[in-house]
Amino acid sequence: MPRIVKHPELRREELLDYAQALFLTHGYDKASLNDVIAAAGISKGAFYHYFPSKEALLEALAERFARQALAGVQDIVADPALDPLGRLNALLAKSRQAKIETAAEAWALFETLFRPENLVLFHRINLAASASFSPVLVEIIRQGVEDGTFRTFDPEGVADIVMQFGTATHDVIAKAFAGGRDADMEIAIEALERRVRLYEIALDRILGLPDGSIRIGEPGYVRAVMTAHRASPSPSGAAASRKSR
Amino acid sequence: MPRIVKHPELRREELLDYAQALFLTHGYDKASLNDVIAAAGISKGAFYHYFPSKEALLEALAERFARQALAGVQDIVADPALDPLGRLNALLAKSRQAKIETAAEAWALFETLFRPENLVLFHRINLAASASFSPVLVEIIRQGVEDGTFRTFDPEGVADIVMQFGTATHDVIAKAFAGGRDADMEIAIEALERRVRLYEIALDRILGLPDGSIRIGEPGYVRAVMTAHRASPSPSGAAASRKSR
DNA sequence: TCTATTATACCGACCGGCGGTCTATTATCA
DNA sequence: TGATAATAGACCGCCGGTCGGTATAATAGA
Repeated sequence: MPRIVKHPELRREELLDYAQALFLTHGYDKASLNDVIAAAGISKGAFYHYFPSKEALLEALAERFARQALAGVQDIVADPALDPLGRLNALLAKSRQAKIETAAEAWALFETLFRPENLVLFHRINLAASASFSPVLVEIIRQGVEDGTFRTFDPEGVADIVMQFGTATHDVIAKAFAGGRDADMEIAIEALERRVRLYEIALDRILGLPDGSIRIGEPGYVRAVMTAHRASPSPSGAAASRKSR
Repeated sequence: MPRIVKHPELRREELLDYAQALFLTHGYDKASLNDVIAAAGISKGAFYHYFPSKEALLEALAERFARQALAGVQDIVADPALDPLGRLNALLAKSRQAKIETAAEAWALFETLFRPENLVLFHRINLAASASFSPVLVEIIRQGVEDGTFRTFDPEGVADIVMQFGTATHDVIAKAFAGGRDADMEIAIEALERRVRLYEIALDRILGLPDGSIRIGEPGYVRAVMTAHRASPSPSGAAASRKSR
């Protein structure tokens, strides 16, 4: 095989890209290292030059995800014009907006991310994301408590709950699609909208705010996300399905 | 090797027992099937006579866990003397009590159950347990809503939150010990007690109850659980640590 | 009650493929 | 030109899983 030398950073990113694609389509366990290096067109030796193990590759991937996600909300975090409630709502809105905008693309991601074989991958990403976001949320809540907007004795705990709600929402969405034949779609949408409203009120009350202060989903948000999926061109199901193990 | 025939049900339970021990000590991934069958003293063929795959073994184990857990609260569920709030609190109390009683033993379990290599195992157990408990919780909450004790428009959602809080508490406990040197213990205990109080109030408010209605941890509960661990005889750390892979 | 037969529990050699190691070779650049 | 980073790929031990076969238990026929 001809030897191809690339800039190390490029090669590393490339490896992460191929790994991401394969992990998402086949799952972390089922996608073998050989698959990854075959896709990337490199040798075993080259791979182990960049990562000490398959596990480390997963870790790096999770970190990249988290880094990108955090970068996406940096403007909100830094915006001096926002008060704590505004900042919190802006953060929630941003993640909501991000979901809608990338809906078609994101569905492929979400749908695969919640398949059981992707548990490990998802958990790592979530862990890394939590580690990034938690301090941000804690700080916002703490400021809110200081200036009297929020009332709670445990900002860290509330931050945890916010993130729990976030992943729980994903979970509900995933379940909706997992079992979801077209007919169930309406039911799923309604269940999800109810759930989002519940989380809003729950957060309002946990933070000692009047009901309606926290906005997670604007009207129609859920439907927008859920139907964006169906609207996408749909690559006519007949995707290759090798791999049995 | 001599051929030993046992009653199938006994053999199956035995297999689950050995698998449980090995999965917990080494993790689902790291504990190999060969380890399990060696511990159980049977052949590959015998194993595959009982379970179609290693995965199925995990599934069966999770189901057994969930079944046992559900059986433990059956009396509360069936008690006609309890009103919805009482039943919910009794359920929470039961799980609390169970934790204290089995504290020494449970620590070994919890501590291992939250090690990262046990993610998969834990998630399966949690999934199975949720599937069992969710309907029970939903029914209690629905009754509470009917008789006016609780006020919420989404009993399923609230049930989910209750269970989320449950696993989140475990998570916090696990983290406390994971990083916890003896000195940090006090801090961990306080953090956990604060968290438990937060969850209580959160549930009160989500359910439209006066603060203080829901009781997750009675005073000293957290400390009791956390210190029971240290009090236990502690098998002098030098446990064998084969396995490197 | 003593077989013949069948169903079930069990055995263990074997397989492809896995993650990971190692030595050798080639490109890069001070 | 020599050192070092980057790449190649044969190789290793072990993994989960398969398969043809054997011993035991259960059942039926005489």
